[in-house]
Amino acid sequence: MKFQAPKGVSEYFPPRSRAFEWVRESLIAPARLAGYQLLELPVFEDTELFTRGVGASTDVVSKEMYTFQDRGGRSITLRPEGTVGALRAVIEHGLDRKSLPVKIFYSGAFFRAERPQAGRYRQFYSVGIEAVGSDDPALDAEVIAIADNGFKSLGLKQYHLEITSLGDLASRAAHRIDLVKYIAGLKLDEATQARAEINPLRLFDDKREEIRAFMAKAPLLLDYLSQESQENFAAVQRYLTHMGIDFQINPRMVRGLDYYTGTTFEFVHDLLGAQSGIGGGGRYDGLMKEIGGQDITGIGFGLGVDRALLAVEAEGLLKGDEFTSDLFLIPLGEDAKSRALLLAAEVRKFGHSVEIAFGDRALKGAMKSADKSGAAYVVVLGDAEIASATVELKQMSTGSTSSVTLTSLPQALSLALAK
RNA sequence: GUGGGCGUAGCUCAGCUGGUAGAGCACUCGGUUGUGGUCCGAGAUGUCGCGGGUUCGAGCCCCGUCGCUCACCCCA
Repeated sequence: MKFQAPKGVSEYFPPRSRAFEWVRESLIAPARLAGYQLLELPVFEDTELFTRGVGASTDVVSKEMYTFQDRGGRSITLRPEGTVGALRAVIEHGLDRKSLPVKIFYSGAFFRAERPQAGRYRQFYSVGIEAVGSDDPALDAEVIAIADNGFKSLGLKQYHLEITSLGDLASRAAHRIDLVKYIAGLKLDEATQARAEINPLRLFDDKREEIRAFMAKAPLLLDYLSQESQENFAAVQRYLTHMGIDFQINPRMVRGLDYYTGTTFEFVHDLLGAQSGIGGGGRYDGLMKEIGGQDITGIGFGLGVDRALLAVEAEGLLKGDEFTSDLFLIPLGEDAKSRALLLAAEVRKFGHSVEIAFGDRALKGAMKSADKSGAAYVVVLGDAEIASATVELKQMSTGSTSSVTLTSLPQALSLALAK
């Protein structure tokens, strides 16, 4: 029996796992610098949390959730997104009873039972932030800036930011009436018809030419925004411009989660395939209340770590980021091997990475491993070295060596590496 | 859930109109005694995704099945 990973999961192993780590940390760093703090969350929650929070009519909830019964007969679901679980924790632990806004970030795996494809996985990784308890449009702008900083810090260039406003409840209700009226004039197949009934905005996202052409003249939600929503959206744009963040307004942008209101945004990469969204988010006015909390608003985003890595690779930003050790120790003989274990520990105390040649291989073979490991320096430890308490510190790139006493090896390595 | 493409050594792939498998890279060992990268030599490695069928004979043909992949849908 040959085991395989479950269908559609993303896995990272050396050497690419190193790039994955780097991408994830880079996306989180700007949030830390802006005062967001870690919220470590469970990957599964009460199923009802998602059906209520994300919305039962969404595709995510209606057909993409990993749901199962636990041993107590409770219905459990692997989290398909991060916001709802984060807010649940905020409410449950009373984080919103302190000074507002609550600012938290999270990172981890999410699950959706979709058909996998390039950039779309059944288990994927996201980092996200949520700021709860303030409706200041400057906060909207800062949240967007944090996401943008993350992408920029990776060196990404070929992406763009799309924003829109979904307005408040009254704005959306007024628009929906006219949009439904307009759509009634189009003959739709059954599936599309059903989709339109659940959320007519979805048609804006249809990729079929005839539907796109038809929707090009459909009434836009942006034209129905209330005075307050308009002013709010204008302010967000002003702040973004002020910070030098490029964006384009996409009045046809559609998000798949029901809870979004007001400012909504998406980062789209130009070199990825069909799954080009590398991050997105928005404001959610009614969500806290919907899942049992105070009636306060919040805003957040989720950034796709898997997709950001694909984007980084597509832009060719990963050259020469291989893992290498500082020192490779080659013991010759049993006595040397025991000493090498201690010596390695000594050198590691100085913060240097040290590998040991295992397996009693011939020196030549061990040197080859040292070479392949990419180690900067090599030390051979044999009877002669032990007797004299002196080793040759060899720099692999040049082949040059220098004599170093065993006791001063850590310091000598520090000096050599600092050059 | 729907459609297209593909499944041969660890990786990338070749295998002509059917005659039971190969290359490159990687890997291991060696090229005189304890110093790598080049070069040379030797070696190990595959139920040719799986199951049926046609055939004297199938990696090559047919059917089924599983898997991977890309796209639709949807989204990170």
